[in-house]
Amino acid sequence: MSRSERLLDLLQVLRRYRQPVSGRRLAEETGVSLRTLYRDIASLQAQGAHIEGEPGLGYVLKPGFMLPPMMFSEEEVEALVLGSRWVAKRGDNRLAVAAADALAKIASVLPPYLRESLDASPLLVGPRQPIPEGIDLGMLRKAIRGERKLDISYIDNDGHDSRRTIWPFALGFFEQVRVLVAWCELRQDFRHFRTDRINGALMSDQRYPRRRQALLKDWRAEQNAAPGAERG
Amino acid sequence: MSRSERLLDLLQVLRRYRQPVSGRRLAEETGVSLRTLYRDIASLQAQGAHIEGEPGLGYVLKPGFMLPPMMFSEEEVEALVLGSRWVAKRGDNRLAVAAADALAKIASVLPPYLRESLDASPLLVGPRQPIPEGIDLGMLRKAIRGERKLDISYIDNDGHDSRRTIWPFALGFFEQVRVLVAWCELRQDFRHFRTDRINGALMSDQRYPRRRQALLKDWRAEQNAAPGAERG
DNA sequence: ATACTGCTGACAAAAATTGTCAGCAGCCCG
DNA sequence: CGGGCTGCTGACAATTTTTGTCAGCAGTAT
Repeated sequence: MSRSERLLDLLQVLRRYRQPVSGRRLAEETGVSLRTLYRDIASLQAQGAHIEGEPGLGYVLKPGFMLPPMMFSEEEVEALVLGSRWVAKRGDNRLAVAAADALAKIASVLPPYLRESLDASPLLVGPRQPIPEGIDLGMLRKAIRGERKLDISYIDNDGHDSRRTIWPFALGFFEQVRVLVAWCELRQDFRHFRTDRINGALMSDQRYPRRRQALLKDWRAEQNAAPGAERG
Repeated sequence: MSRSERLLDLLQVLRRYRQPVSGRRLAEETGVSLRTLYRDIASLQAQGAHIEGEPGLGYVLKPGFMLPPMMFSEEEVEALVLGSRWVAKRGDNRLAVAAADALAKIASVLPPYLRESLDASPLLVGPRQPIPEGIDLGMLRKAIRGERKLDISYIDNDGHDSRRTIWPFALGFFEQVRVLVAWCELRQDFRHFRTDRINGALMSDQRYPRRRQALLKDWRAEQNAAPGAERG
């Protein structure tokens, strides 16, 4: 196995563990001596991987992802850039910043002629009215990732305020509004919550009992079976 | 210079040339023997680069782009995927396919936990009504890239058909309609053409006299100065 | 204090990369 | 047709890089 292959392999191994792993173990898994492993880690760090090592604990790959070298066609790059621009303009603050960052990273390595071609595909987003948000979407995404229960106060269509505990598992982007998709403990059913109507939210330490994936699957099945309107 | 650095360097050199380059020349530019260059080319090809070599001519890097290894944060990956999904649903056929392909490439190298997290951020595009297109957008993009004049027949707001020669330099994406931005020889001014109203188009071999970039800059300046409505 | 851990330097063995030389095949032009 | 380009592959020795072993220093947890 060549050196570069082994480095990618090491990344994969690091990703598998979510907790700190000792260098010794990593060395065994990649089939290499401990000394060489230290050198490999240094190589990856030099290439930009966010690997942290602490004495007495081990190595952790900070959340994120390193893309291996990949080939994209001209149109695929265009699609990526166009999409990122849309997110940069239409996403909530955090995601918009992330999209802009990703865009900058990609643009910095594009050859001039391709960069030109991208400047010629502007995303003309119509009205640039800021979309009001009742709540920080970053926090909602965090709750989704961690599969945490959420206590929210929500204003429904009729203007009534209600408090409920929900199991959030998806965040949707319609044209103008963003919708949090969750299981509602109050109604014992799936509900969609417009994020601009969520007044406040508190993330619980408690993990909800079902897997996010399973919830998503059920919700999708229900969507396809009986596409109904948004209910309170 | 390490081997991997040299390979990236070789890609850059190949990109600079738009015409076939001989291996000998590439070897000189990367400071390596001809034999090693052949080996380097083989390495790049093995990594997925679309490099073609023809006896008697030289090497050409097929249009497209190879991304070097890059680190993205979790939210940056989310932004990329969300954007690609939007393009996959809202773009015209060709671009939609390209977005789906790019998405598949990225997904194939994502670690499982990140892939899950992405499944939890579905893009819920509202009405999935197919947007009617009068003309193949791929062809329009090709004309833009090549800075070619375009003869089109266009139906304006009042339903009147007109033929004109335009210099297309940008393609815009509003919410529901796509707009070709071009210099109109008939009006001697910038005009926007809804793509669903373009009945037919013929790409000319003739290159238009101004640079696309310059047109874009002027158009933007005009946009900012006097944001007016679409005119025929 | 002990046993973990990360991290760095030195040096010889092992492995990969590289250059040189050689030869074969396809394309273009006179 | 031949000659001059080009891409491409094999073999082999020289060179460079990578690797393993040994050693030592520093930080953390128990």
